[in-house]
Order: sequence, then C-alpha cells, then structure tokens
Amino acid sequence: MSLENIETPAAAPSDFIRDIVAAHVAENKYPRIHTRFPPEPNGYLHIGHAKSICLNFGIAREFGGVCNLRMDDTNPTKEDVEYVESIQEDVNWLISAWADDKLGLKPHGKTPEAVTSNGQPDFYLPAVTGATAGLEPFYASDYFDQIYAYAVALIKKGKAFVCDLTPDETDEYRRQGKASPFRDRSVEENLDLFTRMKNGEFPDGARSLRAKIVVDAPNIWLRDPLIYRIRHAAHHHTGDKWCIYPMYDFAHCLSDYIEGITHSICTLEFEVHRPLYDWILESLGLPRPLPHQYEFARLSLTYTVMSKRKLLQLVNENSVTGWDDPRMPTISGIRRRGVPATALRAFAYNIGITKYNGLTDVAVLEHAIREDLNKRAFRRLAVLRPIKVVITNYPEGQVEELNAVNNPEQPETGTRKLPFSRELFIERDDFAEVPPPKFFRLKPGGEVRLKYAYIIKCEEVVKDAAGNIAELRCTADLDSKTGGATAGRKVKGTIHWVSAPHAVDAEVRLYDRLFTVAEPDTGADFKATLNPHSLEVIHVKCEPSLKDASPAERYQFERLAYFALDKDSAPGKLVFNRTITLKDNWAKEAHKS
RNA sequence: UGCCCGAUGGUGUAACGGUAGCACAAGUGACUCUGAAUCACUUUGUCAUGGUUCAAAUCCAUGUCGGGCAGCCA
Repeated sequence: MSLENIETPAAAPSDFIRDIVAAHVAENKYPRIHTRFPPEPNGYLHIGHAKSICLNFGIAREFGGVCNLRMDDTNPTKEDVEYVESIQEDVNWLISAWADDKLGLKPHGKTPEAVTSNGQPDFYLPAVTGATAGLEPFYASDYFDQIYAYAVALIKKGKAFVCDLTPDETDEYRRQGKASPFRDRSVEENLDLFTRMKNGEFPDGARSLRAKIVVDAPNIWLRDPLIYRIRHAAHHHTGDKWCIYPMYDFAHCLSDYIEGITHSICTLEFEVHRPLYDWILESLGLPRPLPHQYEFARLSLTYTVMSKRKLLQLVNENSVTGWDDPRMPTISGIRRRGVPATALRAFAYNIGITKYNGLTDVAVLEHAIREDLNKRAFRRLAVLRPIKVVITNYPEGQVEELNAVNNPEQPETGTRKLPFSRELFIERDDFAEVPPPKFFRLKPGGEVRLKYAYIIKCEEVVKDAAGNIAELRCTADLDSKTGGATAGRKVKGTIHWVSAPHAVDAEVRLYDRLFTVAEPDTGADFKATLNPHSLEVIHVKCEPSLKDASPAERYQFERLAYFALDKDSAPGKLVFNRTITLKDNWAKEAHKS
C-alpha cells in the first residue's frame, strides 16, 4: 500500500479568510485567486509554517487558483541556500498528491517582464503550474531591479527621501514623532544620494531611504518608515550585485504585486503593517488590481517551541541531532519521525484559522497522526523488551507458519506468514509475577492468548543468580490455535510475541516529547525544561517479515506503537523511529492504583 | 505609554439577529485473538456591566483580561 493512496478525508474547511475569498470569487473580483507562501530562507520550516502552507495551498485548490512558493530573501546577512533547498523539499512533500498542481513556480533564472498594463508601463512575472522541470521558486531578490525602480518612482513623486540620521537617531525621532531634518530634501538631491547609495559610496547605516508619510502617525509604521538600507554583504541569490537592500515592508507588497497575488495571507504580527502595505502600492499608482493582506493567528503547540531562534539554538547547542531530528517540530523532523503528510494536513484542517492567539494541545496533532496511521500502517509483531518463553509441551524443532492479518482496517492488504516455534520472546510488561488488579496478561499459573497462535499457561518462572527473570516455562493448549477445537475459549488477555530462532534484530528509537512542560516558551530558560528522556535507543526482536521493511511503509508493532524506518537504516541494519505510541488505557488504569 | 487586534466547555473551533454544535481531552459502558480501533452514553461554555431588539454569542457603549507592534529583522 503506498502512502499516496489515502486521501485527506476532511471536507473543505471554512474560516473567515476563505469566506472573504469565496465572496471575491462570487463577485468575480479577480480573474483568478492567487496566494503565495513566502518563507524567509533563514531556517527550516516548522509545523507553524505547515499551517500556513495548508491555508495558502488549500485556498488555491478550493477556489481553482494558484499558490506561489517565494523566498522572501531581502536580508542577505541571515539567509542561506541550505534553507532554500530544505524549504522546497518540505513544501513539495507536504503538498504532494494534494495541491502540487497548484504550486506556482517560474522558469529558472527568469525575472519580471516589462509589460504594458492598461496603457501604463508595468512589471509582471507570471507563475507556471503543473510542472517542475526547469522551474524554480520565486525569489523576492529577483525583483531588486524593479523594486529599485519603484523606489526611484516614489522619490520622483516626492514620497520618499534619503535620510542621514543614524539608526539610533532615527529610532528616537520616530518615537517622538519628530520630522527628520532631511525630510524636505529636493527630488534631485534624493535621486542623487539614492544612486550613490546604490553605487556603494556610503558605509552600512550611513544613510537610508525612507517613505515620506506622516511624521507623528499613531501607527509607528506610518512614521516615515525605512524602505531601503545599506548592507555591504553578499546575497545568496544575487551575489554582490547589490549593496542596498529593500526592507520587508517595501519588498513584500511589491513582490506580491509583481506576481499578481490577490490574497496575501500572513500572521497577526503584520496587522499593523497593513496600512503601509496599502500605502506603498497606492502611492505608486500601479496599473493592475492590487493585492490585499489578510492576517491570521500563528500556531502555538503545547510541549513545543516554535520560534526559529530557539529551534536554531537547539540545533547549534546539540540538544537535538539536527533540524530533522524526529523530536523537532520542523516539517523535516516530523517527516523523519514517520508522520505522513496526510496526517499533517488533517491536523491543519482540524485546528482551523482564526485571529485568536490560542495554544493548541499537542494531543490534537497526536490524534491526527494516530487516525491516519491506524488506517495505513501494516500490523507487525515485535518485542521491545524481551523475556524468553519456552513452550514445554511443544515439540523441539517444530515450526508452524501462521497466518497474520496485515491491516484489519483494510482487509484487502491480505496476510503474511508468521513462524511459531518452541522458544519465543514476549514483552517484559506482559508478565507480572505479582500482578496488579485487573491485570489481564501472563502471570504464574495464569493463561493468556498468543496472538494468532495458542493459549499458554505459565507453569514456572526461572530466575538467574541475581534473582532476575531468565525465562518462563509455559504449556500451550495445543487445540486452541485459530481454527482449533478450543480456539473459542475466552481468555482475558492477548499478547504479542516473536519466535526466538526466527527473530530479526532491529534498533528502535523511542521518541517522547522534547519538553517536560506544556509551555516551555514562558520560562526564563526554555532549555531547562528539556525532557532528558526524549530519546531512548533500544534493541528489539522483530518478526522476520520486517527484514524487508520499506521507508515508504508505516508499521504498527501491535499493542505498542507506530514505527517508520529511519534513514540511518542500511542493508542488514534496521533502524525504526517510534512515530507515536498507541493509546494506552491500561497504563492509565494501572496508574490509578 | 501610544496604536492595532482578540475573548464561546479543560483545549481548539462552529453558529453571520432566531434550538449554542463539532473535534480533541476527560469519564462511563459495550465489543475485542491489539487494554488499539470501533460503537453508545456522560460531564463541562458565550469575559463583565449596561443598552438596542419580540429575540443578542452575534449589534452598540464602557470596563476587564489577553496578544501584537514601537529593528536599518521578516
């Protein structure tokens, strides 16, 4: 069964942004709905980005539109191609077989075309969909020429000026609502100085280009905001062509415009920037319909940190093995852990889109993962912490091949053969010498069903010199095998097992929450709340069919958890990541007493 | 402090002036050759105070609480 076979079951969701888009579609406001996902390539994408990806691409697929992938790369000192590559990989994985036909890209190396729109000169860079060969993501840095031209246009309109204030002075003037002494420079002088800024005549921070809006506006972002700064730094995409770079506010709205974006969806912290977004586009008198910005609440998850700064710190300080450590909330970490993209998308649908800054229980994510994996995972038997069991009345050397169901949720996936023999392994937790109340598993003198095999009774507990249990000697009801005379006998417990001589060894990585507290972000030192037991590596006994395990498949080790093959596996070396445990009501029950 | 935004069970959301619903979580029971899954049932909610209205979670006012912004970051 391939991973792509299971579709996201959820119906198309409804939220305030989709309501707005639906209204625009109804009134035919735009020829086509066009969204974009614009990460800055300064870190790996995380599950909060997944929410945004599912929103933007979801809108594109629900309303017959397109969603551009764009690198929002206007700050050369923080960005890197490593991140560009990981972002593409993560986005492609997440939208695969769902919205990959809505992914807007552009021909490699292509920059905006000079076109005429409504009789006016204009810049436009159309998206290409439905292919990937020869295509690449959009880059805001591909528009530096056009953005520069727009800045010059703004100067010529008397709506921008070159300011000589230092960064500290600028802050102070803006705080006080005071006009810069350079605010009323002539257009000619501004043009000259801006050209010389571009030509590299001034050091970093010596001058800046500022929009001329309102000196003492209540909204700080309208107090003559900076739109260009000097940065003598090489850029990962444009090399050393530029030594001035546009600020986010200036570059973003214009990038949206150039790509023909209709709905520019971002998180709440940009809400106060929206008047500036609109001011820039309106001030330029652009000839095509303008994009508009809409904001929603970013995702916060319990037992998780989400800021790129903190995730980077975990990586740099080796608290995890890398950005794709399966404990990380990054898309690559979640993927490596074994979570299917369908589960992540279902989660994104389930949490909804609002303007309320809430804290989502990680249990919602875990539920989406279990629901998905329950449907798709092959059932297998594996013993994580083995105890040896000898069936004393079972002939030595005899081996039976039992039929075992691959997935009861999908009977069409068939069965596989499971060897049974005299010596087995069972789970240490499935035996108790002194059983607690309501213990349905194996105990001295007690009976239990071996899944797909016999009912056995524990006759003797053999211990080593140190008093540890070395093996259990049991007898089997040899008529109780599935289909046998006493197969219908009711025993309270059924446990999993592996035939000892046939067992395949594997390394298993048991992952748990990275943090011990629900809100690691709130304390002074989030690293103090790291869970020291978030990873445990053990060596386990698997049923023989698992030696052919594939990274494309998901497995449920029955009664335990879901697992996926890790990339550290090699021929003859199985490494499984525990994606998530099965729900464990017994643990809950045992905890009560 | 100024400006902006928000508030519906424990958590996340729906209801768009007309029966407060869904999911997760929690609990009870049924079933079970996975203490899983499945099924049934249960608990818990409109921030406060006024106002408009036949009728308010929804509209208005005030207050309270929470979040965001005040980088030459995005």
